[in-house]
Amino acid sequence: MAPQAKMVDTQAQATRAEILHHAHDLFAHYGYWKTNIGDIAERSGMSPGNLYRYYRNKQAIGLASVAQYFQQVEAAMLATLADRSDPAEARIRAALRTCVEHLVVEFERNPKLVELAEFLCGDDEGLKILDAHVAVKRQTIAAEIRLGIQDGSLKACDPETTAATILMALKAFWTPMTLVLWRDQSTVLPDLEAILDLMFDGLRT
Amino acid sequence: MAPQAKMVDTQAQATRAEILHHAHDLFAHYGYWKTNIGDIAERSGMSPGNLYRYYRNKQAIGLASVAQYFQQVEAAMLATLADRSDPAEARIRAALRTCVEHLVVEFERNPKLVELAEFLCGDDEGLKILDAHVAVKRQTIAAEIRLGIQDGSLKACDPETTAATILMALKAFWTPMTLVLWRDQSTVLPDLEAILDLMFDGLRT
DNA sequence: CGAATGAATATTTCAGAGAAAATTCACTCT
DNA sequence: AGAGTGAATTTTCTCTGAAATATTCATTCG
Repeated sequence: MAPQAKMVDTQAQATRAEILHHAHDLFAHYGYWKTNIGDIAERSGMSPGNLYRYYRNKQAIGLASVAQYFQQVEAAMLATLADRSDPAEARIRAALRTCVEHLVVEFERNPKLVELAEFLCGDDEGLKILDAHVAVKRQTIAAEIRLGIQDGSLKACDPETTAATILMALKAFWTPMTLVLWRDQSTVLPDLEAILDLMFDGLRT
Repeated sequence: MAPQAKMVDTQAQATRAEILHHAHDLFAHYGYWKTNIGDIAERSGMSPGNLYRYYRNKQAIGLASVAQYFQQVEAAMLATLADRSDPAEARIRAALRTCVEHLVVEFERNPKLVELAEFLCGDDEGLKILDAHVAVKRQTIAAEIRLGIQDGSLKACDPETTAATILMALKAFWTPMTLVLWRDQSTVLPDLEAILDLMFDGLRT
């Protein structure tokens, strides 16, 4: 019974993933609003009604699409941090650079994804997912700061608070609305570096 | 002829100011979109048509209203900086605090002004005005950094670039769209201080 | 002649009907 | 029973003409 239930679950998981994959393609191509359930169903080789056995509604698909992206970014951050040979500062900077790079590349590749970001910010549940993602980033950075403090390369401070402050100063880099307004995409990464320089160096003599 | 022309100008200026004053009241009260030319004209004691002798169109009135607010903020910054008895760091921090305080207070007092901000960001000319305002802030802060470098309290750096970087890190504090999303208005100022602490102190030992 | 008006014109918004999409559900098939 | 369907139902968009608003302009007024 257990293995059978597991198999069924696995099959359902696969179908969910399949749907999500096609949905993401469509969102990236046509934008969230122009993509309709019928299209997603067709691409996934099923009827619209059947989609609802796998996702509560269209909104849920949109949120799952974003959540999947966030997971990828989180994974990329962790991968960046895996190499402990660099000092804490370099690792933290690399991790933040990875996040921003991901976002910039993604938006450059398919500008229609901005719609997905707008949808996310205009949705209560979406904001919760966003908060959760930021929380993960904060904890990840905090852990690195803790290591830096331990090895003496970073000042004593509350790692969680400091991580939150760093992320706040970089808010403009992951708020899609402001990111879109960035004059010239090519200056995004240098600008990020400038802020990081300032935060690590300090202004005072 | 010259004095007469001057008097005419002065009269026109006064009328313009009068219109702007009423328009700003209405924008704050009813929001930019709900306020109509007829209302502004009535309050200003003239016909709608006559308004166009003083402002090109409604957009121009909206922009003038924002420009006036920016001027006030710039003046408040300069006033804050006038007292040279404090060290450079304290003066810079006070000036930035002044800007953010102004914005927060203004938005708390009349939330409808958010519409004016949205209008500003959705308008080409509006973005230019915004850019100009940021440029003034940058120059103002840069001048103070220069003083700090001279008196030895701040590190040697390019003042203009550094000022630009500081403003970029604080972007979330003057982008109305993000400011509105701030969970709890009461944390805005402490959050600002945290970022400033980080930028002045530095993270590294 | 400059200030001002209000009717004339152009543009924008808005309600409501029809169309399209989202969601549900009774049902089939395996 | 669980996967799936497609027609039925509900909700959301879209389009269109009417109403409201913005803007212009011929004309009046002092």
